[in-house]
Amino acid sequence: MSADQLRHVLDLARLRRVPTGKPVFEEGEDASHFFLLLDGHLSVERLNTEGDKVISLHIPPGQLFGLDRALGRDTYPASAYAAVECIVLIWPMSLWDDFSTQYEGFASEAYKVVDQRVSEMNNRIMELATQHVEQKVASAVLRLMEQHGRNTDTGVQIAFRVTRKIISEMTGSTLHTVSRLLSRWERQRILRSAHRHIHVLDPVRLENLTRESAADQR
Amino acid sequence: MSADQLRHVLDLARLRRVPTGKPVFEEGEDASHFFLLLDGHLSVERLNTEGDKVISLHIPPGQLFGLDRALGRDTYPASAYAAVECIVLIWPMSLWDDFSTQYEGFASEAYKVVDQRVSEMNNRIMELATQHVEQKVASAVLRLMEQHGRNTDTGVQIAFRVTRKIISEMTGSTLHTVSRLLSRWERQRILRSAHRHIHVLDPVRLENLTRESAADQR
DNA sequence: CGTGCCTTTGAGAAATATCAAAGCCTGTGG
DNA sequence: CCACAGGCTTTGATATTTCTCAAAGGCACG
Repeated sequence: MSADQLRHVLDLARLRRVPTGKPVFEEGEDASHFFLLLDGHLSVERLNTEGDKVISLHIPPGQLFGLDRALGRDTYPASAYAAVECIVLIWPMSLWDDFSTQYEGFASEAYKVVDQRVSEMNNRIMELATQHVEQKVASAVLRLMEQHGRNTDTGVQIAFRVTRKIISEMTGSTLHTVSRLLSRWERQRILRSAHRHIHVLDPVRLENLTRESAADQR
Repeated sequence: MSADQLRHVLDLARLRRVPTGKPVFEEGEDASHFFLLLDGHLSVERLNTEGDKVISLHIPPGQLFGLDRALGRDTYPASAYAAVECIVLIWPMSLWDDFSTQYEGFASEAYKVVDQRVSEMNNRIMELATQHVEQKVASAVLRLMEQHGRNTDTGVQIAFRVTRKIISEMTGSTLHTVSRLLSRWERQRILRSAHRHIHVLDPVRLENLTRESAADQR
């Protein structure tokens, strides 16, 4: 896209600040806009019929989201909450067709984002179906680290607050089990966790926990 | 689409018979074609790094599939096997763009299929994350019934052979547990299962099992 | 008409949830 | 600036679910 084209697209966007914990949109709402996350991190969540919250995925800055109309949906299938204070660009859905036809590559870029999300969902299904809780928790922490990590001199820190409860909602387990696992990993110097922040010290060992079925406990 | 257009599209397709158990395409292969399932039922499967098979979904007749290039993928992300003898229409991917531009609504129909699949994956993630094994198995049988059922005078029969192992691969459990559950449900006249076929007698009670956490056993 | 899956069922083991209680942060409001 | 309330965390004890191991019988297909 040329600089001119880009300016044109940006001129049509509205900018919005979303405070931590507030929704950008909620499940079931009319899918009237699509978005770009300029800064911050989003948590995408759904409620099942029992009312249990399940975290579908997290979105890192720089990504388009709320593209559901591109798949022919009228409403958002999940809610998006700000995991930290966020800055989002907002376009009305009516501009979607204009952008798609005017800018070569716009639609295909958007569909690539969709593909990424679909792939990630597929991976989660595999994990949820085949892994034990310990492995799922390790996978979840690793995914947060990869997608939302900031490098520090001692390891990688996840860029937003992550409670035991959040991890249990990502893995379909309980905060108690997660707490026990994290405590153990902290004792083993695989990670550090304080002030609701998680700091991965040894990604390789965490990666191993993703595979091993049962081994050196303690 | 007009009759003429339809004829044109069909003229460009190749017809193929796929015997039970054989693949239409396999995970990782070049996504060179897209397909329409004219008759039969497909099982879409993936292998995780450990080599465990996981059944992602089943495809009923009448649906487009192998649309991964529409999301910008070069390879198929999963394998599709014939659950019974299948008849498929095959088009080379190169025709995708022609069809999309020539036939208003072709692309949007295809994306609706993608959306359906994404929704189904989302539901499975919710189920896998929050439900107990009994509930997951009930959900799996119910989904097979809804998507692949044939009405009979006593209930609904699933249109292809379903072993305990297959259900365990759909739910991430073991064939032993599935066997115990199906035996119980058979005793309770919720379903019948013989010759590797499952016949649901009482969908309502099965639906209830989807929600209840623990109750009248035996 | 046998061989190889598929199924059933029991017994015991293991993983994880549930229940319970106490201490700790953190952010709030006085 | 301090005290407090509510959510977060840790940890133990116990309960429950589900898996694993084992063995036997059945059925289907070649």
